[in-house]
Amino acid sequence: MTSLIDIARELGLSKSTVSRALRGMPGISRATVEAVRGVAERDGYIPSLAASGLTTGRHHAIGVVVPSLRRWFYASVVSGIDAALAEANYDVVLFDLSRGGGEERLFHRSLLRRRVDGLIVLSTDFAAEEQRQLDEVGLPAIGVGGPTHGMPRVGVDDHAVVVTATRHLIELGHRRIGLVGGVDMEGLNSKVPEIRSAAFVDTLAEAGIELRDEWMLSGGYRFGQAKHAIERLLASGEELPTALLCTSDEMAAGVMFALQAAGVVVPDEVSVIGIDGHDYAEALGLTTVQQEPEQQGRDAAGWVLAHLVAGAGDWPDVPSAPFELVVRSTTAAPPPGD
Amino acid sequence: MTSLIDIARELGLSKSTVSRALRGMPGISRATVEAVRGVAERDGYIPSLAASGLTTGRHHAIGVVVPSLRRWFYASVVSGIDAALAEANYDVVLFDLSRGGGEERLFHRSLLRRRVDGLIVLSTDFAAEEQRQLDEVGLPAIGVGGPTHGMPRVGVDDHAVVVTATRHLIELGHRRIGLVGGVDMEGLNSKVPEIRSAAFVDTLAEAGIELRDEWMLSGGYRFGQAKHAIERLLASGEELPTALLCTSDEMAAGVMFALQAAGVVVPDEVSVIGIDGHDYAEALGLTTVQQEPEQQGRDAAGWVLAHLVAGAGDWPDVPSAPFELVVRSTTAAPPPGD
DNA sequence: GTGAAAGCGCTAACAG
DNA sequence: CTGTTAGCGCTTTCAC
Repeated sequence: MTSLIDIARELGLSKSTVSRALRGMPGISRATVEAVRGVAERDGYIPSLAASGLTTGRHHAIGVVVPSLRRWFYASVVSGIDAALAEANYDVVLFDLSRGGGEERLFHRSLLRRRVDGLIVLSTDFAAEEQRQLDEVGLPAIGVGGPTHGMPRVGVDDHAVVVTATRHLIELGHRRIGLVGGVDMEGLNSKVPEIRSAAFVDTLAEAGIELRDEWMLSGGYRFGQAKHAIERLLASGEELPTALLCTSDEMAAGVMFALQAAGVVVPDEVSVIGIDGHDYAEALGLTTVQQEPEQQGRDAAGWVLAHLVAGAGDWPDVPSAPFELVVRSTTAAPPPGD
Repeated sequence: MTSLIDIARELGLSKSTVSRALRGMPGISRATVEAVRGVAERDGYIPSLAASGLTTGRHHAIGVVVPSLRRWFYASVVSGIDAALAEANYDVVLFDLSRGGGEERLFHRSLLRRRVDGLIVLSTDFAAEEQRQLDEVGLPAIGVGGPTHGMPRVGVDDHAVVVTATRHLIELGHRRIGLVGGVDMEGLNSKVPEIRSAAFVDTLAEAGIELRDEWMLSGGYRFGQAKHAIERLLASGEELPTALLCTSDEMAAGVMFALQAAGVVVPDEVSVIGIDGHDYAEALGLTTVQQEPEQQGRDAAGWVLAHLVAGAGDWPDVPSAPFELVVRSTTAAPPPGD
């Protein structure tokens, strides 16, 4: 394991010179720089992050807290984070909350042990005590996705997203609109499901459209649960709505599957709109309100990095997260007479 | 930022005593242990991983290399890894290869910088040069999923898995069997797709069943591509097979969607079987050969951890990864006359 | 341009 | 049971 001192000795230099040469600092002659680099290369020198971290306090890693990696949205965000950090030679240290133990555990792990220089938190609200500890260590922290109490956040305005989706249906002429929403059990403390549901209710009310209890379906943010919810509705013999707003594309896929199986034609008999911009949406020709989780991850990573170079005082601007209605072939005007 | 020495001073002890007390080492009086713990707690003492890593050479982190987090399989494995490591107070440092740059980048990041004590590699074969570097640093490394050249591996026998699936169809009486396979563009250097396709071909040959070119479909391991493949087959006017083996459940879902949309009844007209045991399989009533990626992740993590405590010499046994045919409602005997 | 020295915070012999 | 002494490998003043 070659270290600085090995190189220094071999070249008859001092550690400091070698260190400077390797890091491209000014004030070292061209010749020595090349010599040092040469030997370092030849001997396969690899600097120790632990050692430099110990002296500089910078560990070149960012902690990423995620409710569940198995969710498309979170996986995409993490992917974006990793991509952005890789460019800056930073690593991501992952904390998956989806297993038992949850947050409690989190703080016994290295989150607070000066392993990471910053924190990105996906859709997770910490308890007050945890917040306090976090503040104490003074790590720059930012949230992505659902609102995170007490920190800046990159994420779409979920209310606006749902309003956009709902209005699209209303503008097409629908007045009998159902919701496939519910609570994401793996989403943990995220308030996104509530926000989305509430936005739907508000928008209908605003438009003077009646809300029907039997059309408020719970899909649990899962393909299978959404599918079942529709199957139950179908089996109940209740009247169908002419449009269904699904608060995630994955649920929309389940809904379409169930509808199709029952011979209900989309969009002729019922329109379906999703939210998120999942890969499936395109494959299914699903109308959706699309957001860019990967970009949000990149942006959050960029923010933390910027904060790190700017120093603790300067808070860079939090990037905004755009969304967009993408109209495809699952939404249309309601059947005549409705 | 309280450190060992602060506690030591406050209590009139030495750093070593405090260190031992905190780590519960033998040979420290009950009284001091309690005193030390008390102060540590009160002052919010947090040990520095960098410092202890520097002295012990143990960094309490495992690197995880993943082709793409956005794949259900990989995300599940990582989730399992994280869960197992969390219990041992280890962190996972993530390397997502899905973005440009790929492996090259990997080695410039901290993989080789003594940040991690071990490595778990998901379905990724490194180039020879990278292998060499890896060997050089001497990190215990294990693969999960697809075969990884030069390291032990946790993963199902993909050949056997496909044989099982194919035989299931044959035993039901099918002789006109198609494959939805193809290559996973995000799977990188993994050979799993080839192995699965080859196993299918072999098994049919063995059973003396004719292979039909027009039934060898490419689904790219994606829902959408598999769906399109079926749509094309349907549009081509070719005869349909009586059974389709899909080399992933996600593709099977796409296949079922397309079949259903065209009014082809599963399993009455055509049987569909998947592979993997994705959540969707259950929701769709899909017959599949199920494996447990999360458990595989846990097992791989356990192996690395065991290796770490056992010391470099001892190679713990590599756990085997079971799989199981789960028969649900998408497979049945072929229609009479076939 | 380059070197010497101090120190980051901890652990690990070795003494007592 | 506890203290002393060395480092681990690097960065960073401060000198020269």
